[in-house]
Amino acid sequence: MKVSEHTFLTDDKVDSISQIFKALADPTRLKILYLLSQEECAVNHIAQVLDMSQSAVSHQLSFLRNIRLVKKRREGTNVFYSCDDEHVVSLLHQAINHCDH
Amino acid sequence: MKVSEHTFLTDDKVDSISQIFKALADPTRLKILYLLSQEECAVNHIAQVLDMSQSAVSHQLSFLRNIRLVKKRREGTNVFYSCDDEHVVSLLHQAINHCDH
DNA sequence: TCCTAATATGAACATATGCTCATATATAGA
DNA sequence: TCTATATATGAGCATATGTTCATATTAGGA
Repeated sequence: MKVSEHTFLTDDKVDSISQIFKALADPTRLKILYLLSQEECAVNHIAQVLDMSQSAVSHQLSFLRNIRLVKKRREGTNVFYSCDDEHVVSLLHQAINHCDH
Repeated sequence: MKVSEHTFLTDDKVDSISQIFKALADPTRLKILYLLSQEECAVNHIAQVLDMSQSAVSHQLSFLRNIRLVKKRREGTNVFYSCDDEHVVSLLHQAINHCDH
């Protein structure tokens, strides 16, 4: 195939796609997203379930919210996070199925 | 949901899933995999098309081959690489479609 | 065998990443 | 308003990552 005949991805597209995969590439974020795909969770609950510090969880949630993979909802002093991108959840579940087979 | 009621992923599963996503998380590897999803390519060809050094391409191909996302086939002095995991190619194409919409 | 082309690889380096620690902010209740 | 609880955030640090540079390896042709 000649160079001129290739289908290319624009740099912008490559960046946004790799950003999505980067979010899923870290074991901690993977666990958080998998947890949030099952239920809406408060920050401390995530920290307890995943045996992580509150700070580390908060930082990662902030990361995930910046790229709009999760959203938050405040209720009193608690902040509940949940998945905000069903397509990415679908990618995650497919990858899990892939590893199961 | 109580901690005891969650569905958990084993550490091994988390690691192998995040490994797949890590492969797709770097713009360079993303471009390489996308290119290889279109056609089998020799190393130098990839380097020219993506405007990268031969060494950088070779290192990334080595990375991708270690986790069995690509395979190689020698023909004289050329080594042709191609995708070796259709499921991961599918994940990539889905992510591309996601970004298109 | 000698030379050239294609590819592979180890070391070094600069940057990115994810965590901890300390502290700030926000909300509810007394 | 004062305190306690939950969450957010900035700085610093150790590790991981991706590239370059130099060089090794492999295969074909003269």
